[in-house]
Amino acid sequence: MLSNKAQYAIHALTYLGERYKQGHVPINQIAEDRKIPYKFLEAILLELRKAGILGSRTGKGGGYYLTKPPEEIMLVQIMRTMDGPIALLPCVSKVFYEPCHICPYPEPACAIRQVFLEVRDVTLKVLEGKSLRDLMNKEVRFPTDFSI
Amino acid sequence: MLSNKAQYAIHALTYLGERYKQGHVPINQIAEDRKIPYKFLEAILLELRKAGILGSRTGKGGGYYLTKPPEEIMLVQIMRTMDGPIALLPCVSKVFYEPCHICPYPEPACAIRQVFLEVRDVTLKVLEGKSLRDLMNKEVRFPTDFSI
DNA sequence: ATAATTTCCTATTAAAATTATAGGAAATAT
DNA sequence: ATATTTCCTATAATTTTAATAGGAAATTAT
Repeated sequence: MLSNKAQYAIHALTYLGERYKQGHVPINQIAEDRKIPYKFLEAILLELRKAGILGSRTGKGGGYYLTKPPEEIMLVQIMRTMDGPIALLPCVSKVFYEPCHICPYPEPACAIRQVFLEVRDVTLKVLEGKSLRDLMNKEVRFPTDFSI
Repeated sequence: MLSNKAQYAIHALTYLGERYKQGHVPINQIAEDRKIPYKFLEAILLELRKAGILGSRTGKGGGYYLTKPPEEIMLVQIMRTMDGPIALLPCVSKVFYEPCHICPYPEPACAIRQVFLEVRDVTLKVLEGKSLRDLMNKEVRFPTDFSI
């Protein structure tokens, strides 16, 4: 299951997505509107910025914003940044590979590994096709967003 | 990621699968051969028995055994018994459904939910097709197993 | 019967991960 | 200067996971 952190991240990012190119959005506004604990959200947004998904500016009128349009921000990246591996076993992870400590079998011969490789493949196939835009509710439009 | 518990369960079950219809296997034998902490394994096997996957007998000559052939024991059931939901969000879980506490959107309209429903569907499609047999390494044969 | 073996069961402890909070430094705008 | 806002590190609280302890109950063998 996704952690709270990852779920909060998704909600904060859709919030910013709905305000894309409308300037900087301060943490407290997101926290209040989406009912996310302020300090926790602060830590989350910081991580998303370090991952290159968000930009920020300090000081009055400052806040966070998406560095790319929602179409170009991929769900897998959000998930990996927040929760780490997508795969169900370390030995089958693309980005966070590790040998399975517990497993007695040599990797290439391991039937368990084969099965979970297959699971990872279909999961990634879906996940890699999903962007922040796909996570945004369609009806939501904001006053200054005349682009559509 | 799978918990240690689920991984241990899989290894214990493949071990029992390799000895299917060869009588009762005591915990200590599995624990030693597969290097699983005895007491932890005990708790795991107990749960698997309560889930109907294993049968047991106490006393001398006792131990655990599969209640069904490996072909009929499904990976999803093992995973759900050990780790709970397959889905990445509670609102999208088949067996462990719960509304998402964090989410502000009404369920039917929620775009996030739609995406993770799709993820769950493809994951389950693969997982539901996998049995314990698929997790067992093909070469493994034991002396008394003349069936092949 | 008795002893040995093995699972059953509940409780508890230990460790790790997750979920948050605190407090002040640094940057920016007015 | 002052107010605002992010940055950053540390730490506290809570929950989950991982593992252990100890004895009861069942079964088998002698």
